[in-house]
Amino acid sequence: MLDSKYLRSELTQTAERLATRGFVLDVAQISALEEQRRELQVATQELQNQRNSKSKNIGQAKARGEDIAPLLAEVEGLGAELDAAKIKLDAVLAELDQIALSIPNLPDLAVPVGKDETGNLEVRRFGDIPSFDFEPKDHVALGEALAGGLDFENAVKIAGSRFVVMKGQIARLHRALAQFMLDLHTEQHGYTELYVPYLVNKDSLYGTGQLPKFGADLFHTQPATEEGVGMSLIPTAEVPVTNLARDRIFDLAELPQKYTAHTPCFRSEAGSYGRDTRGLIRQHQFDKVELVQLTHPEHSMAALEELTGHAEKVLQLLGLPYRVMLLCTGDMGFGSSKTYDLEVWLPAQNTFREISSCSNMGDFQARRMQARFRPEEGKKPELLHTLNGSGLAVGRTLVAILENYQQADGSIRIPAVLQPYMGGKTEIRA
RNA sequence: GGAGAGAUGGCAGAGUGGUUUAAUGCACCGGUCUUGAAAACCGGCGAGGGUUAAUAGCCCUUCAAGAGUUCGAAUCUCUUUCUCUCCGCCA
Repeated sequence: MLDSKYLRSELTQTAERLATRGFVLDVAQISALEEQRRELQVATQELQNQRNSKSKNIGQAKARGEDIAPLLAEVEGLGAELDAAKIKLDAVLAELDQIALSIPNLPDLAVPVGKDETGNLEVRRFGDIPSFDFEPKDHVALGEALAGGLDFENAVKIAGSRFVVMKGQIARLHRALAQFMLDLHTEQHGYTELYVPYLVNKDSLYGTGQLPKFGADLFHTQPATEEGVGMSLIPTAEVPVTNLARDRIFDLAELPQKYTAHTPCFRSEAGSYGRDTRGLIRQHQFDKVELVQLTHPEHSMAALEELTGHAEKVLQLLGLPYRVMLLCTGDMGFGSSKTYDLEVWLPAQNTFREISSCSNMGDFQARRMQARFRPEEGKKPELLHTLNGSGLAVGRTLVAILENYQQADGSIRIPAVLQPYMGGKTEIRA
């Protein structure tokens, strides 16, 4: 959510910046509503003021034992007038609120302007793309061959498409990856590990920006009506972890807060039918190790570089080739002001695929959540900045390991850093 | 799931329809005093919003949340959420 005062005073400029990400801001509608809002709010508050002072007079007159009948006559009709004013004001406020919640974040001025993913900028690359003296298989073929380690057929029977059953050494490798990532971030990068709810309430989803616009991307325990009191399965640990800061005021010394959590993520993948239907790339349920930082506003951009580096470190230690993309205005997520995507090399597809997305949300989520810090004892609290990134998506990392570390006979070498988590084994074979 | 109790400012804790503009204490901030500190004393001290050039004034909202009664609600009524105690069930 953008600052309403800023939105009001810099309406044209805001519309221009939002246009770079393909969002059309209805300037005329907002100005008209703002004008109504101002008039109605002033009028309503004036009526409230009258009611308060007159009621107080009645109380004092009564205490003195005076006749209050004339005073009561004075306030007659005031209540009805006030109710009417309130109803009008509430309607306008609700409309403005709905608009405000639907406006995406302003892109940072350093973000390249572009229409879609073709406008993204490659920032750097790491690692050499492996060459094979045989035709590399994709992870589905490799996983199914390894004693049915990746079992999509049974997943369909149990749940449906876009689910998987993992078995044996593949299941263990999947677990090893998550453990390795958590240990790295907690022991080397200074994050505190969290275990969080996988079902969250509506307030949390509004806080991080999934609602009101993206309810269709989530699984809900009740129909996704706005008034529904049901819970929703988390699409990312960003939701429960970032919402720890909701309605909180941190001391300056408490910042930055750095959290990591390994959770399953659930996405309905609405609108993606037909895309990535094969394999683990796009699932309804997948595991992710998430990184979240709550920072002072002045430090959030530096924190984004740092957090992205923490995610990169995972790929580096696993020896997986990747590139870092700076997303353009048109390809960024709803709440982000600046985003880096990490894309890992997948030999079977002969291309880079997204494996992590690291974003500085600025004060966008903090304003929705009222997540604040006190810059100085006795001073007013200010909004903090929130950041999050995948460190990494576990399923896609598994895909990358299988494909990049495959050998001619279909066996998989295990990267050295994972071997302690795999009982000392150096490779997986059927 | 059943029975009961409860939810007030950073914390503790008064307040059961109108001098409550939420008492008091602790914590915190400023000042006086002091070589300095402590103590004592004096003053200040929640959050959100509107108006405004204003971080000045003035005003509105806020005592878990929502709805209601009333000229007036922390206080009365209803609903919801959460917490605690006991019982049941359970990993």
